[in-house]
Amino acid sequence: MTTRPPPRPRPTGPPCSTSRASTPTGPSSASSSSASAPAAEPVGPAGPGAGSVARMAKAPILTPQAEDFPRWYQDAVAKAELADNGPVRGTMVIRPYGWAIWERMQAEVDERIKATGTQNAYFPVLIPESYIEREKAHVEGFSHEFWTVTHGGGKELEEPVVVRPTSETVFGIYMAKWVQSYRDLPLLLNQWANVMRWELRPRLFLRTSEFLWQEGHTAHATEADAAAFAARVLHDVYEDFMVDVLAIPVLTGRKTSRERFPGATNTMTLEAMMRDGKALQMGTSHELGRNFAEAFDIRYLDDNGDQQLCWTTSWGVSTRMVGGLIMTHGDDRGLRLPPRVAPVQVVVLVVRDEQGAGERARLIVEELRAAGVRAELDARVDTSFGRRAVDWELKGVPVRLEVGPRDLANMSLTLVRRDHEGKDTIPLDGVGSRVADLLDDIQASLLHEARLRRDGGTAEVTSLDDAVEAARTGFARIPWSAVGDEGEDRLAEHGVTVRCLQRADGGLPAADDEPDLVAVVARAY
RNA sequence: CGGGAAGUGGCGCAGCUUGGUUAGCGCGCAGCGUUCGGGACGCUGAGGUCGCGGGUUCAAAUCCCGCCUUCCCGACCA
Repeated sequence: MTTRPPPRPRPTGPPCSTSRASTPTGPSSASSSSASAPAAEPVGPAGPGAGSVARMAKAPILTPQAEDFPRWYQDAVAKAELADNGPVRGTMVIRPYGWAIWERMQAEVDERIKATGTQNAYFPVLIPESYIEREKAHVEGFSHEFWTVTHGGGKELEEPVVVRPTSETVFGIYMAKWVQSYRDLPLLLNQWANVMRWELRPRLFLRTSEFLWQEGHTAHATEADAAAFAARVLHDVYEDFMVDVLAIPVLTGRKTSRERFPGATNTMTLEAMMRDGKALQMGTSHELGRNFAEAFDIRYLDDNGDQQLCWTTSWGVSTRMVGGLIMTHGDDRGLRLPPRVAPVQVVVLVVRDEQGAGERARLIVEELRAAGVRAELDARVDTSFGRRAVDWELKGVPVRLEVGPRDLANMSLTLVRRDHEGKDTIPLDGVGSRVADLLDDIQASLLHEARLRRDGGTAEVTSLDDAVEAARTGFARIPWSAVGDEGEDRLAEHGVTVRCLQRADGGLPAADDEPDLVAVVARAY
């Protein structure tokens, strides 16, 4: 984490990348491997057991996090087969395993959204430019990120259309049409969609030009109702999902005015700490005041027969969460997925198909599935054991059960959990319930570990200098009164931003100018 | 968008400075055999419009121009 290990000669790829002047084969690689073997990252005095010694002798599968975190991230995404870059800059191909994770996320988030009474709908990807221009702050904030379509059917369009960067404007138009009376409120809508924003520096999942998300749009009769709903989504949908399912501890708070969504009167955020100490905004929920209601004439007749403007909100979480999941839990051996999002919770690996191990493994998979566990069989016995073990570790599958002749002779199984070192031997009987309990345990322990790391990486400070210093490796909490607008400028000079404002107890402020607020500052993705 | 680096079989690279018959290597992949409880080994084999488009030349992976893409650093963002 403290980045800046002495620049090692060439810790990775000794097998081939070392050669430059000499022959690229035998001799040089032999000498270089003997030279770099002792230098191989001291994976930790903690790394016990015989297995890790054997592992260290080989080139690491992924670039170690401590050596180059961004590189590690890319390696992890590639080796776990989550995604590839698309052919157009900033676009992303999500591979089946990555998509399976996203599907799990969608299912969990969607369920929580519906629990608020919100209904799903779908709005078009193309938006007339004139719509977007109706809300002044909104255009100003977004115009530099537009992808604009100027031609259709080979002819220039009379009015260019924008590929949606977000859909407040189209929702606004139709909300105005659908809302007539206070009896129509609140109007609670959501859509799952793709959006496009011009990006200067794309990174898979974290920042791509096209990304997938859910965007909720609601209209309310009163400001209080809108504010309450936006906060409800923040906590009951997003925070609950992130903590409970993703095992990612998040800080919730209010954005400063400069970090606010274009067109919003209040932006609330969920911020998580990645393993390199940087912050990632995992989701947002906005109060839009009457800004969009005015721009799109979203009005209703109240119970006195008077015309009133609505109060609207919008909120979203995106595929970026996949990146957050990787960077929160992943280690040098790959992903570590919390069981509740893991597409595969348990892999049952046939070591060798002898003594009926293959058949036994099939039965275990069936038993697990019957117990409600997402279990997968790995019977590729023509691939070496180590190879397969490494594959599943890269993919972050929480539990691996190994079934081989040796286990069957003892009527037992070998169990390996991904969240920490070591193997256990468990009896063959009662695998289903035992594993189900274990998954809960792993879920809890990943959350616990992430919490400890976040709390340990957060410093309480009182000066901007100390905040900048602390932000080199983690978060800093500093009285908002010690920062202010000029303070934000100073922090920005060091690549540090105010991630959110909180009350001293971590609660959500009702306004920016509440006394005694605390600013959480950090470097961010 | 500014600064830096780089695009050569799926991946990682060499070759380019001093253009010249069949463009190499490691990993991966396929077949066979030996193996098998932590990325196995041997043999055989498949796979390349050298990012794209122009130009120079008898001849271009190699030289020149333009574009695209990726990575790192900054400013913008979920």
